[in-house]
Amino acid sequence: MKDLKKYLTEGLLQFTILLSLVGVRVDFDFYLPPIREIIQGTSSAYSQIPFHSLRDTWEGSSLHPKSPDLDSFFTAKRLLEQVRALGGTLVPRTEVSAWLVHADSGDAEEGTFSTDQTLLTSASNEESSSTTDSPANNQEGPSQQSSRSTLPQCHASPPQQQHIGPGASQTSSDFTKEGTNENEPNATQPAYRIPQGNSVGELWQDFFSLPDLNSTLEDIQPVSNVSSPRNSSTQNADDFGEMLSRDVSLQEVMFPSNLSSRRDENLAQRSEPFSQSDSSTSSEGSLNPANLAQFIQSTDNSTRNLTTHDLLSGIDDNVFDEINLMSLALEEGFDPLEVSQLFEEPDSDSGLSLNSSHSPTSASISDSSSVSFGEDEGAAGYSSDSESVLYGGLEGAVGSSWPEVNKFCRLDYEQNSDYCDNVTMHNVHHNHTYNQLSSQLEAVDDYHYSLSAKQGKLSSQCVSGMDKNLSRDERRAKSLRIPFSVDEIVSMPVEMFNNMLSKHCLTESQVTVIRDIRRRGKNKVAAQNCRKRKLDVILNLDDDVCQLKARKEKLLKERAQCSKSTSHMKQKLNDLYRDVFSKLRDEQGRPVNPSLYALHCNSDGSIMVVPRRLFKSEQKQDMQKEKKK
DNA sequence: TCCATCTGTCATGTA
DNA sequence: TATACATGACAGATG
Repeated sequence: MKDLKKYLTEGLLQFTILLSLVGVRVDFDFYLPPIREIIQGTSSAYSQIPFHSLRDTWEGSSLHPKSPDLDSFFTAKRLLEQVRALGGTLVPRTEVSAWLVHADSGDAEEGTFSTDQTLLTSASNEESSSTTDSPANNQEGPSQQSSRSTLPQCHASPPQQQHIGPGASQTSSDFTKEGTNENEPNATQPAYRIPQGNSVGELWQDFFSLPDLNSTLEDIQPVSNVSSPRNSSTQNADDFGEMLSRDVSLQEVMFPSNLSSRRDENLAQRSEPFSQSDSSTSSEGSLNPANLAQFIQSTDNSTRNLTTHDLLSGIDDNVFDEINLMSLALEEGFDPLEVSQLFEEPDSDSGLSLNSSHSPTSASISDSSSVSFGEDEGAAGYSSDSESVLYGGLEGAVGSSWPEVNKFCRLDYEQNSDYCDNVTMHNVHHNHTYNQLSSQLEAVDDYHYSLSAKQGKLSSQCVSGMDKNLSRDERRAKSLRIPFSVDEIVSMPVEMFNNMLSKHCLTESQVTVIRDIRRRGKNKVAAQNCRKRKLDVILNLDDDVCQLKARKEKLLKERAQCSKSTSHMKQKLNDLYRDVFSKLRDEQGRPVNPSLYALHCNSDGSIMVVPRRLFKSEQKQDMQKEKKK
């Protein structure tokens, strides 16, 4: 059974892509029921809707999604190839888009847009949840084989129109009736094959009462946010229901601004064929082979009612762009904002070009700034659309805006959270609240608003002084519309700086100016630091001089004190010497002449009176000995 | 007007 | 080799 669903989902997906590539529209609503059940797991095993009981009362319920009758379904599916042969087969593209929306929702949790994976995952979920399912599980063997044998034919065999049988409008009748139900907003809903015995409102109520539906809605929400600004989780059910019931196209999802108008167009486009089919169909609309063939026939007939112009009008060039974008999303991840920006500014080559045109939104806000401040585009001239994304549509103060820059800046900031804060602050500063509408200011996040207030001083300076207060580099940056502030350019790490230069399609002059700004800014800071260090050195040397002078004064005082003490000691020694000789007497009792004799202190402390003559000779010998040494 | 100082910038060297 | 940094020298601005 798993393989069967795998073939089913893969086949349908590939077939959808193929048909889209050739510009053929396919009404997948006719094939959505099993797919949706696979995606959302609303099989009888998953859903709490009394599916089994309804099978007996609902026409067409004979074909359970797990029924071996699916073999016939695949046989009929092969007939889908004929749609391609019909060429003009067209059903509202919104149906296909709605299916893609569901696929996205199922995969939103994984953050990828691999529709194949989504379908397969959902199929596996259903597989796991269908262990207690109907007896169809016991019969999956034959149908599985048949599906395997049938699907390759779907891809390989050419369309055979003769397989299309009459009475194809039966299921379309169901479709139309359900689509026109007042409890059901539009025609996407009928793909669920709501039994006639129950009102649509009750069924939807039961559907939303499913406990597992909550998780599904959680997964869907990111997608719904794209198409609707509402974010409240309490509205998940409403959003989901609206998503299912609303006529949502892929392009509408990508371009919410066009949603209402495009939806109206699609509704008007679809109402015509369905109303026609309604008059000629019965209430029986099950997925048995005959009815499926009738489906195709009905689809073919209904779409043939449209003129070629009508058909091709919906399959404009954007279809291929959408397909490319879808494939891009499947491969590299998907950012609706980026895609929308790519579409909003198809003529913006770099986003930084002097002659680059801007989106109407940006232009309008730029106009507002120009009205307020004349020619000045903003204080610093570095504002980019990064603010418009980060702050919910608030445009920068600068008159020019660069969505491309915005796109890349946002990625950069996401990659580097630390620097992001810094840059964000700069961006808030250069966002210049004076250039924002009051209503926009009210919508600003408190955090960013506080940061903006912190930059108020600089902003006010920019407001008052405008270009006169700008430095040369700032003026250069502004003149070349460089979407970065001088501070950002200078303080940005070299790695991020190089990434910035590489990610943006900057002109050579812009790169040159940016590098000059960075070099001069670095050197300016270096010069400031150098002078500061030099001044510190000078101040330190002054301190050293003062300290050395003080020490010199102190040493002079100490030397004077020592000299004074030495003189005092000499004086006392002379007095003592004279006193000693005055009391000395020779052998005859006569006073000793101090000029002929001298006092000599021995090493043992004894004192001897030695004739000066001998004393001098001993002193000479000692002097000679010391000299010899 | 001259002069001292500040500041930015360039050129060059170093790590 | 590229980059950051340090520093001398120069020029313009300023008080």
